[in-house]
Amino acid sequence: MTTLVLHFGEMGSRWGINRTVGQIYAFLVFSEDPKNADHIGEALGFSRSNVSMGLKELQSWNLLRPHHQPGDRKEYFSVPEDAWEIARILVRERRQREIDPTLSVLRDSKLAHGSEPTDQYASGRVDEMLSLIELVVGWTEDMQRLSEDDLRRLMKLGASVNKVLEFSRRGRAGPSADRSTPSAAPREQDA
Amino acid sequence: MTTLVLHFGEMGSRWGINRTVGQIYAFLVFSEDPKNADHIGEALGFSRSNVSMGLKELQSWNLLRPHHQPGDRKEYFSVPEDAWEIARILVRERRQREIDPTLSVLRDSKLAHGSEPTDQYASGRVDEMLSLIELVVGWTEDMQRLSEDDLRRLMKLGASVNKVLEFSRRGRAGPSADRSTPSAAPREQDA
DNA sequence: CTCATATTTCAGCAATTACTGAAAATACTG
DNA sequence: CAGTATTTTCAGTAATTGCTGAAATATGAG
Repeated sequence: MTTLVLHFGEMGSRWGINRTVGQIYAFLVFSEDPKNADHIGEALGFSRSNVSMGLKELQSWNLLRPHHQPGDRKEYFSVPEDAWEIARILVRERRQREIDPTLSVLRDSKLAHGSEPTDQYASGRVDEMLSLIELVVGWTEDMQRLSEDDLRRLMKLGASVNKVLEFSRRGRAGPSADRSTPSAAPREQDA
Repeated sequence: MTTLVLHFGEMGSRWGINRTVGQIYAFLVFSEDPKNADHIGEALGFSRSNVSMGLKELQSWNLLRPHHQPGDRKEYFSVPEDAWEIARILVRERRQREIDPTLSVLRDSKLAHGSEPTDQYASGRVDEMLSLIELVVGWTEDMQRLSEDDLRRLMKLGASVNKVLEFSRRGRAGPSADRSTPSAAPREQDA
C-alpha cells in the first residue's frame, strides 16, 4: 500500500495537485476509517502545517468528508465511499477549473470583434473550438445526471451503442445514414 | 488573439505543460500557415532555445505537423487541421501518461499480495478502482474508433441515449429495468 | 566534402512552487 | 470565560521547474 500511496503522489504532480496532496488523498482512500491530521502527518512524514494545507486544498475540491468524533475535538476525514462518486466530483471540479475559464475567454473573444481587424482564420478556429467544447461540456453534464448503474451500462456498451443508434437514426434525412463509419462490434470483455 | 494565446498559456500550467508550451501551441492553432521557430520566438518573446524545447515537448505529444518548404532549410510547424483530431490526440496521450501507469501499479499491487498482510479493505478499494478505470479506458478506446460525425451525434444525444437503451434493455432480467433513474429528456440546445 | 544555416543541448541563473516551524487564530471543555 | 487542545497562517527557506545564451551538433545546398 505504501507503493500505491507514493504512486498517487507522483501522479498527483502530473495533475494540478502536488505530491503531498496526492499522497494524502491516496492514504485516505485506502484507509478504512477516518483519519485526523496527526495520523496523516505521521504516516506520511509531513509536517503538521503541510498536512493542514493539503487538507484545505482537498476540501476546496470537495473531495473530503469531515467527521467529528464525540469527546474528541480533533477533526477526522474520510473520502466518499464510492469510487464513482469520486470520479464524478473530479470531472465536475476539473471542468470548472480547466474548461469554464476557457469558455469565457473564447466567448469574449467573439464579442471583442470590432476592436482587432478580425482575423478571419483565427475567428473560425474560435468558433470551432467553442462548439466542440460546448458539446463536450453539455454531454458531461448529461452523464453526471445518470445513475451509477446506467453510466456503467452505457460504458460497457461502448461503441456498440452507436449500432443501436443507427436504428433510432432511421428516418433522418438522406443518403449518409449507412456511411463509412466502421461502427462497432461490441468490444471483447477485459475484466 | 493575444488574449487567447496568453490564456492558453495560463491554462497550460494547470495541465502538465508549462506556460511557454501552451502559448506556442495556441499561437500555432490560431495561425493559418505553418510557422518556424523564429516566427514563434519573435511573436511570443521567447528565446530561440526555449522555443526549441517547447516544440520538442509538443512533438512528444504528437500534436504537431512538421513541414519542409523546398529551398528553405528551416522547419515549419502547424497543428492538425481539425479540433476533433486534436482532442482525440490529447485523450490518447493523456491516457498513456496519466492512466496507464496507474493501471500497472494497481495490477501489481494485486499480485504483490502475499508479501504484506493483505489489508482487506485496501485491496477491495484497489479492485474497485481497477474495474472503474478499466471500464472507462475501454470506453474511450471505443469512442476513439468512431468517426467524428458519429461522435458528435452521440454527444448531442447526451443522456437521452439512455432512453433509447431502455428499449434495447427489455428482455434483460428483472424488476430493476425501470428503476429510479431520472433518465433523460433531450437536453435543450445550447448553441 | 565544405560551409553556412538551423537546431539541440546544457550549465548557470531566475522564477515559481513546496515545505517548515513558530506564532496567531479558532474551537472546545469544564 | 479561562484554559487548553487544535487548526491555520505566514515569513523564511528549500526544492523544483523554467529560461537563457553560448557551445555543440546536425542538416542541406552547392
